[in-house]
Formats: sequence, structure tokens, C-alpha cells
Amino acid sequence: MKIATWNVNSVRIREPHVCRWLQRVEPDVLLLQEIKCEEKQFPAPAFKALGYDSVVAGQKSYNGVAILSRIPLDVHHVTLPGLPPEDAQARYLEIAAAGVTIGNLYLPNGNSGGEAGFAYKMAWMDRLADRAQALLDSDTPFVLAGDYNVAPADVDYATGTLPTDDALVRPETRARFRRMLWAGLTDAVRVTTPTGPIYTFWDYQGGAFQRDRGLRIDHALLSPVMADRLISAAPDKNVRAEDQPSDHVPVLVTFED
DNA sequence: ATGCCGGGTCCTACCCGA
Repeated sequence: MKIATWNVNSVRIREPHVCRWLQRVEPDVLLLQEIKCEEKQFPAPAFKALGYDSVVAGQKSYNGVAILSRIPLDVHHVTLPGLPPEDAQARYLEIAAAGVTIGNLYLPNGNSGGEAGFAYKMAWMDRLADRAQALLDSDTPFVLAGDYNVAPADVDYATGTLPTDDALVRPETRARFRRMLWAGLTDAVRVTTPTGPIYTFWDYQGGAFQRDRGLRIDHALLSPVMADRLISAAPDKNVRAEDQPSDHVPVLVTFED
């Protein structure tokens, strides 16, 4: 089973990139973040032509997540459980497919909006940890993957790409990420490559990709059963060198059937 | 320490991202 996650930074602009990647890699399930459109604008027919059904939690202009699948699925949640009902940001979508619960998340960046913006990120991470714990308690095999907007350790961002008090690396941010690991989740990319830098994002500015000054902020966290099934997990770096790329690359995780 | 890039939209100057 192949599950991938990709912040595409506008699905309408990146439709050809996504189609090419689906055809080349043939994931069973692809989680998309920052689709930046409502469901009615989502290019579902292009993906359907390649054999993929779409589930969309859209929002005008900002955020937005979607799931493409070539295997049958059930939709379980279109928002992150526990958030206030007035929260209208489209950042979470959860399905079950082939007996695996799959959560697709676009975690708030936390740098805009001052301390209130950062507090929103912290609350969101608390609710995500709650969701992970509930799934652990139910003994459901699961994967929580997406753009976490967290560089978990210093090795996960190139020197000088972020200030030390950036919301992606603040101690409160990292503590909440670590709490999910301590609860029993496995960081698929990091256990596959235990040491050294592995980036999933390179800024558009300053020749960041050419200089390989990136961040590792897109993650797949696995429940214990899924960690036992893990074969490989890695970003597809070559995608960043295509024309008109997203600033993030896909992260592909492969499991034993 | 960022907004030089590249999306978005109130169509075009401004908001947002990491």
C-alpha cells in the first residue's frame, strides 16, 4: 500500500504536476494540502480520468485539503474533531481505506497574527494530539500525514532559513510534536533515514532549492501497527526541479500489504 | 531577519505563506 502527502500550493495551478506524479508513482492514496479553492473549482475530472476519486474539504483562496484515492474509501471527518464549531479553516480530512484510517492535515503556520496566531497553532496541535490518542485508544491502524509546519529538530532546517524563534521551531511547537511521538506514533521519514538532513520544502526565494537550503515540515506519523508494516518513506525531491513547482515536494510512504 | 517568489482575490495593490 502506498500513501503519499503533498502540499501543492494551489491544485488548479499544479493539476498537471499532480497528474504526472500519479501516473509515474501510482500511489493508492494521495493527500493534498493548500488546494486554495472550493470544492466546485477542484479539478476532480482530471484525476478521475486517471482512476482516482476525490474527496475535498475546500475553502476559498486559503488552506483547503483533499484526498485522491484509487481504492474504495469512507469519509470519516471533514474537520478536526474538537475544534470550535465556528472555526471555518479547511485544514483536516479523515478517511478510512483498506482498513487504515488516514488523516490529512494542514497545520497552521503560526507566524502570522501575533501571539493569537501562535495560540491557534498550539490549540490545533492539542486537538490533533487528542485525535491521535483517540485513534490509539481504539486500536485502529492509522496514518496522520500532511504539512505539519513543524521542523522537529535542528537537523530539519538548513542553517539560516528560519529565525530561532520561528513558529515552526519554537519549543512549544516541538514539544507538541514530540508528545505525539511519545504517545506511540512513529515519524516515518525519520525512522527510515535516522540521521542527516532530509527536506520536504524549499522556499521560492533566494535560490533555496539550488543551494539545498530547505526544511523538513511535511510528515507522516504512524500508529504502531502501521509502523510495523512500514517499508519506506521519503520525499520525492526531483519534483521540486520541475517547471512551476510547488514549494513542497510529495512524501511517499510504502507499507506491506 | 525576511517576503527577493509565487499563490490568492475585492483586478491590482495587497494578503498570505514558512
